[in-house]
Amino acid sequence: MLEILESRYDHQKTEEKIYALWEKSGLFAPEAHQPWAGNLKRKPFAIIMPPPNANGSLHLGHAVFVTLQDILIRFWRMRGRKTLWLPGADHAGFETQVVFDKKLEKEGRNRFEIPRDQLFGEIWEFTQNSKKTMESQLRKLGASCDWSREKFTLDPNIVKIVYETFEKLYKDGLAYRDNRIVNWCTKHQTTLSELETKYVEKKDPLYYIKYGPVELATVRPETKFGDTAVAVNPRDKRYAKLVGKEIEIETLIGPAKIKVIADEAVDMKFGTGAVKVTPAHDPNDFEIWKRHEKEIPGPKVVIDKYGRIDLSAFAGNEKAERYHGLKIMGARELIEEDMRKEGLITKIDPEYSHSVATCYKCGTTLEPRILPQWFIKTKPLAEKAIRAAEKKEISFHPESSKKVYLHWLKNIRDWNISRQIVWGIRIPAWYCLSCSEPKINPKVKSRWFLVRHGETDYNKMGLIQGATDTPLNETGMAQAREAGQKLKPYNIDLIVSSDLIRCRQTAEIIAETIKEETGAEILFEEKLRERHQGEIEGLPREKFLKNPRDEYSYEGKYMGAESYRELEERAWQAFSSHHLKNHHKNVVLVTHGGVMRMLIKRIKNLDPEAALSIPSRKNAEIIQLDVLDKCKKCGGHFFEQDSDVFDTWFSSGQWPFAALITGKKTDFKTYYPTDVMETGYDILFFWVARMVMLGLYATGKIPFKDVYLHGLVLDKDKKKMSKSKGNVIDPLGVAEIYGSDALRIALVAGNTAGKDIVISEDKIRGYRNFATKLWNIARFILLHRTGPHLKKRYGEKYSKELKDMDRKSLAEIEAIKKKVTNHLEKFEFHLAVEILYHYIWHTLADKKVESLKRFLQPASALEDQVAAREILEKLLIESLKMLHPFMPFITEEIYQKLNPGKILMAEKW
RNA sequence: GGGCGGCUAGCUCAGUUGGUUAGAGCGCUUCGUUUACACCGAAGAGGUCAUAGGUUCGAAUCCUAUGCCGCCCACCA
Repeated sequence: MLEILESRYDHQKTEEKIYALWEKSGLFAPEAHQPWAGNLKRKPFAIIMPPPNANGSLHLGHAVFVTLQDILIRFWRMRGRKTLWLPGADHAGFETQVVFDKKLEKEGRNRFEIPRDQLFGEIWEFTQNSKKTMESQLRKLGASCDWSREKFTLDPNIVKIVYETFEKLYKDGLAYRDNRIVNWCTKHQTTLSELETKYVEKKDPLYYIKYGPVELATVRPETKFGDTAVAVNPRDKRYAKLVGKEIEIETLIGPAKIKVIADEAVDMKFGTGAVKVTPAHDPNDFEIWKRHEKEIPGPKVVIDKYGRIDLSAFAGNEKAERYHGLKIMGARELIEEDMRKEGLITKIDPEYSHSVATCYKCGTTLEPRILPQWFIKTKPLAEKAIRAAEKKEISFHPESSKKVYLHWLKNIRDWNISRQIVWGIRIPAWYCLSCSEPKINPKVKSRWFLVRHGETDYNKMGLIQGATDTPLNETGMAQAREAGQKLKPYNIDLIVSSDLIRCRQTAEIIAETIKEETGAEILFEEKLRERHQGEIEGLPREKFLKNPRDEYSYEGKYMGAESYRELEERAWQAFSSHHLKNHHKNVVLVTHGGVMRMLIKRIKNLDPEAALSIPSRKNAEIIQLDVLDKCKKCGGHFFEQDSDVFDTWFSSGQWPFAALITGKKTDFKTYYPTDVMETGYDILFFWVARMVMLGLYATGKIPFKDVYLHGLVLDKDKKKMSKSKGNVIDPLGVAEIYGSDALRIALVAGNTAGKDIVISEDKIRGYRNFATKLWNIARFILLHRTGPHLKKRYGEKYSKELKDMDRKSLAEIEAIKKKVTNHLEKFEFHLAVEILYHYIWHTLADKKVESLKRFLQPASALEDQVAAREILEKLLIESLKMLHPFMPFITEEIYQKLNPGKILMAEKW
C-alpha cells in the first residue's frame, strides 16, 4: 500500500490536513496523554501568547512570534514536558479605536455622534470578525496552541481581574485620581501616556517678546493670555531686583500685572534668561507653578480641547474676541502681526529648532492640558521589577535589553491610565453625585434612569407646556421607542411615570419595547407632573424666554403657576418614596424637563443658582443614575461612573496571570510563573516591564522567567514595512506560495535575538527549496521500501562496511542532536537551523544517500539493500524530529508516510 | 545630552566563553540531465572582518580612541 510520492511537496494539499490531524489528536492541550513521556510530573512549560490586536489581520511580525514560540513549544513538548501555549486576542483599546474611527470616517460618520453603547457594540462586532480571521491565520502558520484555553482581554472574567487589581492599587494608595497636566491629542480627543508620544524635531520661529521691563523668548506667543508669572533663575543678577515684584505689562488684550519669580529650572543662558509661565499649557510651567503655588495664580486655560484659542475667561473684553476660536497656527500668525504693530516683539529667530511632542498615531502636535485622570504610582512597583531582573529571576535575551529595561524602570514616571475613548475596559470608579467622593469597583445595586417624555406638538412648535395635557406626536413616539431600545439591556423592573399623557405614552412605549427582556410594572405618579406654568402656558418659548433662568427664579412664579421650590418639594417627595421602596430595583422614571432639573438639583446637592443653569433636556433624553451603597462621606445614594476607559496596557499588563487564573482550575498553580515571554523589543516598556510590575504586584511572583525579544521585520532594503510604503509582505500570501514551513524557517534562519529581521521573497524561496530537498530524501527512501521481499528486517547479516557506516552515522547524528538541543535550550534558534539545514542537505542528502546508493541497487545483497535503507530511514526520522519545530507540516507529512498512525508532534525528541 | 546596537564575500547575515586555511543563503562563473530532487549536482571566483592604537604566543572576537549608520531614552522657553 505504499504510495510513490510526487517529486515535489505540495504544501497547499498538506497543511490544512495536517493541522486538522493535530487538532483532532488533542495534543495541543498540555494534559493530553503522552505515553512516551513516562513521567508527567516533569516541569511544565508554558508560554502565554502575546495577544494580537483584534483589529486587523496578521502581519509578518506576528508570523515571527508564532514561529519562535511554536518552535519552543514543539521542542519542549517533544522533550516530554507538559506544554501549554495559551492563545488570546487583545481588544487593543486606542489602536482599535483609531482603526475604527477611520472606518467610520469613510462612512461619513464620527464616533462623537454615536451613543456609547451603540459604538461599543459596533466595535465589538468588528473585533470579533478580526479575531476569527486571526485565529484561522494562526492555524495556517501551524501554531500548536491550546485553543480550548483561548482568551480575549474583554472576557468578563478577565475584566473582573483587572477591576480587582485596580481596586487593590487604589486601596494601597497606588492608584490615584489627580488634576495633572497630560498629553492631549486634539484629533483623537484623548490623553496619551508618555510612551505614546513621539518627539519630532521641528523648526519654529522663536519670538523675543517685551514683557514690561523684561524681555523673554517663546515659541508659543499664543499661550501668553494664559501666563501667570515670569520666571528667572535665582542666581541671575540681571533680574535679581525684580524677583518677587509685580511688573506691569502690555498685552494685546490690555495691560496686566504679573509677578516675577525665581526658579532653578530656568536656564540663564537660554534666550534672555527670562521665561513666561503658562501652567495650563506647558508641562514645565505647570511644575513651576506647583513649586510656587502660594506666590502666583493657578493655571489659566486659554486653549480648548480642539486646539483652539479659548478666551471665554476674558468675556466682555472686545480685544479678546479677535483671537477667540482661532486654531493655534492661525492665532500665532495673527498675534505675531498684532504684536509687531504694538512694538511688543523685539526679535524673531526664524529657524529655531526644537522637538515637539506629537501623537504617535497621527502625528498631531499634542496639546498639554490639565485634566482629572487616574494615575498609577509606579515607583514602588518598579522597584520590585528592578530587583527581579537584578537578582536574575528574570533573564533577558538578548542580554543587552536588560539594561534598557532597568534604565526605563529606574526613571519611571507615574502612569496615566485614563483614556477618553469608548473602546476598552471602563474604569470602575464611581463618583458620588452629591459630593464627588469616589468608590472603586463597588457593587451596583440598581440603575435608575430619568427619561424625559418624547416630543409633543407643543414642544415642536416651541410652546411652553406645563400642565397642558397633549399627547406625543409621531416623532415623540419614535423617540420613546428609541429610548426603549437603549434601556433594553438593563433589566428594568419598574417604570414610574408622570401621569400626564405625554409621559404616560412614553412610559407605555418604553414598556412595550423592553417587554421581551423584562415585564416591567408601570406606576403613574401625579407628583411627577410638570410644573404648572400658569399664565405663560402655551406662549412661544423662544420669544418669551432666552434661557431657563428667565422662566423665573427658584422662588418666583407667574399667576396661577408653581415655583421651582414647590415643584422640587413634591417631585422629591415622590422620588424619595419610590427610592426608599425600590432602591434595589432598576427603575425608569419618565417625567418632564423641569422635574428632571429639580431632581438633579436635589441629587447633586446644587444651590438654586447652579440648578437653574442646568441645560434643559432633549425629548426622550436619558440620564443614568447608579445606585450604590451609601456614600461614606455624605450619605448620598446616587453615583455616576467614570466615563473613561483604561489604557489597554493596564489590562494587558495583567495578561499572564489573568489568562491563567481564568483558565482551567489548576492552571494558575501549574503554569505560573510562565517560562518564556517572547515578543518584539518595541514593546519592552509598553508591555514587558508593565507585566513584570503588575504581575509581581498582584501575585507576588514574576510572570515569566525568560524574556526573548525579537526584532522588527524589515524588507530587503532594510525599510520598516508599512502599508503606506506598500512594501508589506503578507505572511499568509507568501505562505500560500511557498508554504508555511518555508516562511517559518526563513524567519528564524540567520537571525539573533533583538536584531531586526530582514526578509525577502528570495530567502523564503531558498527554504522552500530546502523543503523540496527534504521531501526528495524521503521519496528516495520510500521508493526503496517497495517490494514484498524488503518488508522484513534482515537482522545482523549485512556487510561490515555498512555496519561501520551505520555506527558512524548514528554517532554523527547524535552529536548533531546534542548541539541542536543545546542551542534550542539557549534560545539560539538560528544556530540550530544552520546545523540542521547543513546536516540534512549536505550530509544526509549529499553524502549519506549518495554513498548508500550502491548498496540499494538490485545487484546488491538483499540484506545490504534492507540495511542501507534502514540506516537512511533512521537518520531521516531523527532529522525529521529535530526539524519538526521549525517546519512542522512537511516533517509531519513525511512522518505520516513512514509511520502511519503515529504523530511526529508527540514523538520523543 | 545619555544609552544601546551595527559596520565580516556583490546582497542579507552567522561566527556561543580569543585557538588551526573566516562561514551560510541568495547572487555570480564553469561543467554536468548519474533510475530522490534542475525548487538538482560538481567545481570555482569573491573578504587586509569600518579605521587607528593596545593586551596576548595567538584578536573578527578583549581594551582604548575615531568615523559612519541605525535605534532607544531624556530634554529644549
